[in-house]
Amino acid sequence: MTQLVRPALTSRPLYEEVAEHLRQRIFSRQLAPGAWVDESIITAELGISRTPLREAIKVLATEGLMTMQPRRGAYVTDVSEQDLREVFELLALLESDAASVVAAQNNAQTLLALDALHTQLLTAKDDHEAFFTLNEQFHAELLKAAGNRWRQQTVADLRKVMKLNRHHSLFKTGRVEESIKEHSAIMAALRCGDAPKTALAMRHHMLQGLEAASLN
Amino acid sequence: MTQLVRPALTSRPLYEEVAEHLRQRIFSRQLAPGAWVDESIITAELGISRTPLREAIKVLATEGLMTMQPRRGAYVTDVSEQDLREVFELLALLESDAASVVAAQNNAQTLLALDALHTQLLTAKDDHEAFFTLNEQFHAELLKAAGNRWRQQTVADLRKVMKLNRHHSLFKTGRVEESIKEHSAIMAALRCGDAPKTALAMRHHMLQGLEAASLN
DNA sequence: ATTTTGAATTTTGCATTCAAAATTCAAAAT
DNA sequence: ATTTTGAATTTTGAATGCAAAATTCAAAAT
Repeated sequence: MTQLVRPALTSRPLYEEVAEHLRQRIFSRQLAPGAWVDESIITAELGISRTPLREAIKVLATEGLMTMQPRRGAYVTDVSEQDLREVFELLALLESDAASVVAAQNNAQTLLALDALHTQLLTAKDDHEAFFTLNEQFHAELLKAAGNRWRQQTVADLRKVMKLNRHHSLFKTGRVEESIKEHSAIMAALRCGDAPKTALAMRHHMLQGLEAASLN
Repeated sequence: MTQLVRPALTSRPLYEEVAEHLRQRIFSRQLAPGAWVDESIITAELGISRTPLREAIKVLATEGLMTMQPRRGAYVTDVSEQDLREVFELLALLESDAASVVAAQNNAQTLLALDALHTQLLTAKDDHEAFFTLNEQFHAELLKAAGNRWRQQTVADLRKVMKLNRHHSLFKTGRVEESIKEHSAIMAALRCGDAPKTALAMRHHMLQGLEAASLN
């Protein structure tokens, strides 16, 4: 059905494309948490053999998106309430630290880029899809500016796990407005170059996200 | 040569055993950073086919221990000075936070377990091998007590990367004594149940480790 | 002497094949 | 009617096969 179209100049390995495809299917809930990953169906749909699919599954399992059961195949990870709390708590720690680093840098370029995204965020508040993407971009930009590639990777992985949760924060009514206010507070603290204040604002933002996600 | 011996009741998947075997070879420097991973040699030595080896390589690459170059195979990750700084900085953040959580818990059982390891550490100071293992156990125990499985996994992965560095802290002369003093400070702060003090002691310990590892 | 070329070899990426384990399902026993 | 058994089917884990890309290396050209 979906049938991967590969460019003639084979850009990147097939297993990576399959991994990306599976991530999409997981986040779009076409592959729901707890679902068994049927290798024969997926290979048939994509028109590939099991080898690259199995390699992709190993990658996703190491990322935490899938869980493997020996001799019983792979399942989309079902994130428990406990897991969700732990992931948010960790993200709060990592991202608030990143935010404080960026505040301390007080780099005009960085602030400009973040401000641009923040402004777009304000205008996109009625388009949930766009808001969601811009929000991700804002956090990614800030992480990038903080400049520790291992933190970037870790946060990226944890955010993927966070996205597995069905009660995703930003789907809640009223949450978008709250989220915007929190982002504004982060921007304000950043502009002051006040590292502790920025860290606190980011921590507050993340923990509010958890609350919105868990108290359904 | 090494030829994996598999129990009749095949406990766990072959690719996992191969991944573990490769980690050992990496940490023992039999596979040095930057080294190309020769699939035919390894499969011959282990008496297996390329399929499980390639799956194991994907796992290690996702963990950061190997780096894949399309159409050119896998290489043992060569950790730069910059990477090492970043990994230590991140570990300092994660482990000091974990330490403060444990201090706040003020759990008698946990303190007892940590104290036991600490005492062993004091007696093992001349046996580098034993000291190294006990040190790992101490940090692992503390992380476990802090109780966030995502943090545990993240720290475990980062510590693997840290171990890739050839100038490993604990190999330095005098570092063992310093390390013991720092551990004592951590234990003292833990016993007081003083979370900020414990966090600071742990942060200091980790950053000293970085210094020992990077300056020559 | 150094650089260039291209055929032989090696290595990678992916498909296919195969044995063993797990699951299903219908018939037999309680 | 429910449980047990076991043969047929499906699924997993791993080996093997094969085409395309990369590398090597020696001969030819500068």
